[in-house]
Amino acid sequence: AAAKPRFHSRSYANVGIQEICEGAGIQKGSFYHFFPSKRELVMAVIDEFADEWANGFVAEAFDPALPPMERIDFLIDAAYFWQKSIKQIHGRMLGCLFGNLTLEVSTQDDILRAKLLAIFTRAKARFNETLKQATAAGDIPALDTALTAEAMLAYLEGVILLAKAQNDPEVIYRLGPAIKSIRIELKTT
Amino acid sequence: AAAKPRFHSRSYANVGIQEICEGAGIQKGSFYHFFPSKRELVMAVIDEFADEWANGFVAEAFDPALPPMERIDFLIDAAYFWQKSIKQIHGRMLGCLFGNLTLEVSTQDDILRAKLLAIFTRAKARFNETLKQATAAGDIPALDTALTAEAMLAYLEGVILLAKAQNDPEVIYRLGPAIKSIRIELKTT
DNA sequence: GATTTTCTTGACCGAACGGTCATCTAGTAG
DNA sequence: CTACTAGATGACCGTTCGGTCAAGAAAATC
Repeated sequence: AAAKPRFHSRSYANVGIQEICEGAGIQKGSFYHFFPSKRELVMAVIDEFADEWANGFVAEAFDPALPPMERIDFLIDAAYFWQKSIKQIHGRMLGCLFGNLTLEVSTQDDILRAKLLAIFTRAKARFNETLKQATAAGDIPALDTALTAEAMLAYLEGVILLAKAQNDPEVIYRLGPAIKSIRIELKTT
Repeated sequence: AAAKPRFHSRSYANVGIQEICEGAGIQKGSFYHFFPSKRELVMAVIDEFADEWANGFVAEAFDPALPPMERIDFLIDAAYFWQKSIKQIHGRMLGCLFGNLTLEVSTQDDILRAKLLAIFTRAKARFNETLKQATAAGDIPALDTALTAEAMLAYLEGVILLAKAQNDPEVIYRLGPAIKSIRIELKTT
């Protein structure tokens, strides 16, 4: 719990075990009784974050009761309001923990990279499911749902990146809705 | 020159002055004769990188002789081949230095954040210029060129992020071309 | 040739890094 | 009451961090 906001608001390398232990009111020796390494800690943080997310507003956004494409609107909205509230509290836009960590560590640690990739793969699957239902219902013309899902995820991460560069969640508000314009056509063989 | 590939392939925090000096065959004292701080070094690296980029294949891609929308195809292609060649040499996809640094440092250093934001702003301007010409020529229906340009840049960064997560430049090849499907309509007031 | 400025050197600073370990405490099981 | 174990402690490991500095070497200026 002490590590989570620190990794989210700064970076993997910039947060030390010492500081986390101080934040938790714990001795370093105690920490290493439960976690074999810093890497295991950040993995646990990733898991916690992913669960929180999945059971939080992501679960709300991907509500099967909603029309498929509205779920995507809902998700963008949720991302926007979330980042906005973080900024109000923290003074800064922190962006996406998974995206942050991916760009920082994925050239240096394949195990962490695999962990983060798994998160993205799950997210992609949710987009894909939604797109499949949208095409099945005839809400949108047929397209390559798997690729479009991945493209939408990429766009979301990119929008959050640009918003972080400007320290301004309004970027998400402005650019986010265009996620629905992204289309990758079915490959005609 | 010694710092550039290191910051690109790892991260700001993970590369030390010591190591850079060793790579350059230089004493640390000499380094600090020319650079007042690590931050100034990375700023210089950012500038160098940006110049290289702007005068390299970005200049080629945004060739005014090409039809506007083809320039965007060209840029995606260039990004793909560049990352692919980096992977062949280095064994890893390194992604975009600016994106990497943005997510790592922009919550911790507003000066660096401003520097990186300026790079993105320039890139956005090139997209915008291209879109303006495309709409003027009637190649694509009218749209909000400024916002769409920003969205396209976001998408490009997002695609590179996902490609890095998979350590696979083919992601850029698969998802990249969809950049042209992104549209943000003009606000009807 | 002398002086001044630019650059280089290598030792050094305190602080922080990730991680270890012997020792002690507290709880639990028999 | 004893034995075992899970947990907590705080000192400690070697290494690296960004950055400093007095002294010397090399270039450029006069």
